[in-house]
Amino acid sequence: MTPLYRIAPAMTAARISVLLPHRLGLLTYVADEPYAPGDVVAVPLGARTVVGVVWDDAPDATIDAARLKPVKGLASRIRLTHEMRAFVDFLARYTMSERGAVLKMVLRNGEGLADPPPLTALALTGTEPDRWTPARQKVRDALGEGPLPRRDLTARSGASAAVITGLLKAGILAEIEVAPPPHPRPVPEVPTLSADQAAAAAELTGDGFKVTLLEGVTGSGKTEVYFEAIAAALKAGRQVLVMMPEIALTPMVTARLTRRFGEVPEEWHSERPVAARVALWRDAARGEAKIVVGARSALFLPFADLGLIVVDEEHDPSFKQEDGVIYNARDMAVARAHAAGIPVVLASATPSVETRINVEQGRYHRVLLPARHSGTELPAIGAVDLRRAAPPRGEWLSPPVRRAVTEALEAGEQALLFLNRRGYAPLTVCRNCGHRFHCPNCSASLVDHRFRARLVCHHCGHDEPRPTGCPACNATDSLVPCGPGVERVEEEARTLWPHARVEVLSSDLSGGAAALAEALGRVERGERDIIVGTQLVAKGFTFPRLQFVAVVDADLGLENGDPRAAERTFQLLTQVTGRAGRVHAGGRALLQTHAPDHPVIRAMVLGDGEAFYREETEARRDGGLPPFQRLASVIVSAPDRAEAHAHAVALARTAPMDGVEVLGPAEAPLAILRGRHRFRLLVRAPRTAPLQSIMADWLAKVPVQGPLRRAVDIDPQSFL
DNA sequence: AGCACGCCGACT
DNA sequence: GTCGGCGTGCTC
Repeated sequence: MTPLYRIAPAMTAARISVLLPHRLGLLTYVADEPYAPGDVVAVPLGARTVVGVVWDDAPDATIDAARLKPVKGLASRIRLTHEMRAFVDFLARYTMSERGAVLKMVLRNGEGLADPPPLTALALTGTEPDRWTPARQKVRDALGEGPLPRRDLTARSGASAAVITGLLKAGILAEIEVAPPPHPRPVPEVPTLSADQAAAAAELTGDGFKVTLLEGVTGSGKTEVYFEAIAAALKAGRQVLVMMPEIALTPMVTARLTRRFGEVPEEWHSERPVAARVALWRDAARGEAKIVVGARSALFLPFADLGLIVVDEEHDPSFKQEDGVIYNARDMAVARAHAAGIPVVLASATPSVETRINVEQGRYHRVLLPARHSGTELPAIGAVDLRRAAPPRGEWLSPPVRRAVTEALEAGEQALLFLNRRGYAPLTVCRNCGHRFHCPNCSASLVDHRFRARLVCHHCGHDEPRPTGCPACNATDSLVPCGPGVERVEEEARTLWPHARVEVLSSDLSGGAAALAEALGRVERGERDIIVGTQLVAKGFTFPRLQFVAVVDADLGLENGDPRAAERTFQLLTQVTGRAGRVHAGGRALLQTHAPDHPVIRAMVLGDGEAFYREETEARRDGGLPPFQRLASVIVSAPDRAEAHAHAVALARTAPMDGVEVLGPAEAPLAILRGRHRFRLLVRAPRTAPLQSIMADWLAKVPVQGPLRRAVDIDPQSFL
């Protein structure tokens, strides 16, 4: 970026604090001009010049003046608001990470700090050419109504780029700077809200900070309701951030927002090209991007005047960032709204237990949308006891599910076979010697991806060709796939219903996002009869002809014993069964299970979500689990197992007492990840304990050195 | 984060 | 004899 250095006159040099966007954090500089917190400045660092942000901290007066270097100058017209700085400070303190590391996330795509390139257009200068060739005439005619940007001129005149370059060179055309075109006038689609919805919408906004859980079953019209809150913020001239758990869901919300507000919202996620992200970053900072739909990293955009945050599917586990600075984007959205003094809406059909308890304890408001807006009923859900109605050996669909699919197909409806497992089989075993295929870097089985003919680790991405013989005993034809993945269910579906058109919807579909969008399109247009899908299909999509959903393994996820597993499974099952009968009445679902008496399965079959939340709340209270008590985990990792273990044990020995419990160390849920051995300590503290400062004191007593690494996870997702 | 300095293996 | 691997250390 080009720095806009100010030439500083010589005067008394004051000390200022500058936060640098990396682990170095806060450094002290001298400035001979007044700078204010939030100013983006260029400063010398060693031999280099780097960009930092003037921060609110009082500068360090103890450093020898001779060591201090002067600020080089202002690096951008953009400033970070007080709200943004408070949020960075809060997030760093809360997650126990360096403020510099958090600022780095804010300044990702900070190329947008530079002034935008000026918009230019081509105009006739009045100079006459020797000859108006036909191509030149077309250019002249296209410019009849005034200057045009080069792209538009090429398109409208139909003349080649060479002609235009030639005219420029000859001085017949000139490049002039123009003002950006006015924003298109929004042509909003008048919403038709029910009385319930209108009343609900009125409760979401208000003066200042306010957290509202917007709860309603699939199809109850949550989106329309929070759109009203968005309308209110836009009317006040402020910006709005809508957070989605997954990139795959953004196009749908974007399309609906466009229809409702007549203006295409900006999309922020990692798959957008860098140039688009840089432009959006700048537009957010300049207050020009009015609606931004984004994944969790959108939380770090430097909005000039944020007026509302919406977190859709607030219960979704993908809001948790597990790498680098570990944070839960839903909770940090609440923190950002607090820093900015604005409302935040948490929307879900199946809220997280934490959020429900926050409502019960009066910290959050709740707005409940009771009915399906379209008037159709929720699907009828039944359980298939696999102990009584087992599928044939080596197959996965039980007789009742097969009958239901056949009936759906005969009625011209779509059927969904849901299994939250990618690939063909989760485990491959040699029948001869018992050899199992494990990832060399992680403690996980390699998943057979038959379509690609590879064995893949779902944790680190390691993949290897699928061998024909056993590498351990050299037996041939001895490798047996164990358990089902979507590819295997697909195979079974094609055999059972050879005339049905089958589509697999999985996040690892080859061909990426474009291929996935095409596949979704085929399903939505009714060009497919059977859908075999993972988690991906559970969210957001409406397939008009889908009437029957089978959950191939409803117990998957309940098995690992984590106290949060029941909640996760309840949410996932509710969402995926909710795909049936969204448009036409008569939706139905079957859950294949070995434990039909499990509280989650019972709650599903009886349609009694409230009972589930009651039981789960009590279990959390009794178990001293969040949000009744606070949890944090410390993961110690090293390439050498003994070294990691020794450090974890040393930490446990120095554990603080004052009301704080330290459990472990135990091997982390994934004992080896990317070649590092991991041990985990779990810290539990009363709600009121200053968890972060207690932990900081504790961790400081056991320094890390060498290849050993330590990561702190406040509010971990897994309680194990 | 960069970029320096610094101490041990395979090559022009 | 050098080129170069990345471990440790420093930057206001």
